[in-house]
Amino acid sequence: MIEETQTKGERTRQAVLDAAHRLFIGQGYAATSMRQIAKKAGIAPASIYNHFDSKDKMFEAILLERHPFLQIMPILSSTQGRNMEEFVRGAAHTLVDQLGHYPDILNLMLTEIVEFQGEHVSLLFQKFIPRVMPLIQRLYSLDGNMRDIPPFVLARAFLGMFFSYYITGALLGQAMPAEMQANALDHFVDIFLHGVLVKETA
Amino acid sequence: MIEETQTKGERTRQAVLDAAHRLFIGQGYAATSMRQIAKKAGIAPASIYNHFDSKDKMFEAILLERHPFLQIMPILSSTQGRNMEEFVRGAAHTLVDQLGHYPDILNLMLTEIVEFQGEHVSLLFQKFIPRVMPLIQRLYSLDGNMRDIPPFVLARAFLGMFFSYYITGALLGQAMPAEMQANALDHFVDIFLHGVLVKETA
DNA sequence: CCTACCGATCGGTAGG
DNA sequence: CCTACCGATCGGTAGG
Repeated sequence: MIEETQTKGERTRQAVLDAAHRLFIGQGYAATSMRQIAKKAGIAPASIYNHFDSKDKMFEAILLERHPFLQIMPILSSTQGRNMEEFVRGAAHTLVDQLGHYPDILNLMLTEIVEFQGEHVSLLFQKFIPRVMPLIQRLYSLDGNMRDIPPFVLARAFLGMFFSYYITGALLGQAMPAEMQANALDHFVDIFLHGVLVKETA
Repeated sequence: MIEETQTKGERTRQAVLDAAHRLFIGQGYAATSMRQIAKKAGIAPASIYNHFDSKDKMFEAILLERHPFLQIMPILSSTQGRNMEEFVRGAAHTLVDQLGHYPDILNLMLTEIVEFQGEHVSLLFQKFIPRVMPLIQRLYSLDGNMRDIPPFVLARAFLGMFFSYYITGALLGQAMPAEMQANALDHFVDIFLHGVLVKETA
């Protein structure tokens, strides 16, 4: 036992959050019942309501405390790299190594888009923007003979590269053996880098 | 009335498919009830089972007959363009103009990934691969001083550019007014083109 | 944090 | 293609 500062109530809350988080990722929001969550968390279904007002509020709490951005951003922050190429290559591989090749990581985000029509987006935006801004600034100020691309667009394209890698991977990964999977990330990174940097040698 | 070749049963089937399609896109699979679908289609709930064995089979039929790829691919096929740049710019704008700026188009695909864990992916792959192959070949054989990128990776990156545009748009679109939205597609296309082509002038 | 339970709604069937 | 209905399960509450 390392940390004992959590109250019992807080530990139970986290157990519920853990259970619900995994179930939402695995099968979506509507298909997950309070009874499934309770069983996985090891308590009675009614006890969940001591910690969350409703299923909806619980989902909102999970978004705010477990959104994939909260895993992605610390990794990006700790990525070394003296110039754009080093940073992007390092970030891409560290992200994929630590988050895994399967797109489950994005599922919570995708569920919010499809099952809630993105209704929490502005809430999340407000919460995350202060943490994202320094990263955008850092990305933009890296050396590398960058073409004339606005900082926000650059950040969006960088993020988009991961999303597209994961989602096309989900679409193809189960249907293809390896010919397209192998080194796909490296190719995506190459295309992004060539797309963003001014070519040094013709 | 243009076409009268459809039987009444077929027309009802299509009405059910239309209703379910729109509901699944708008709120996902599990959150959509057979009663909602029946009401929107104008028939009794039980009557749906004259056309589909189960809710699951109905979703499968919608995937096979209404998957976003079936809208995307004809647009790509009819896009003119003598070289890579013309083709990609034309394809990007025609797609977005005809499909709209909002990512609803991808929702059926995203629902399948999240709520069905991509279990229909290989089925869809089998059905679509014969139509996709010519497009990959065409894309790859376009003029444009292309860098050394395998055809499959090129096609995947091209597709990924749209996905990332739509999904990052869904994430940002509701929270931002215009500063990042304006010309975002053009920037994405530029990055892709620079990323894929050999630079002509330093 | 539990047992017991609520009304509502679910996917699907019987039978015509 | 409908009416009528099935058992099961849903999110949530009462009361302790």
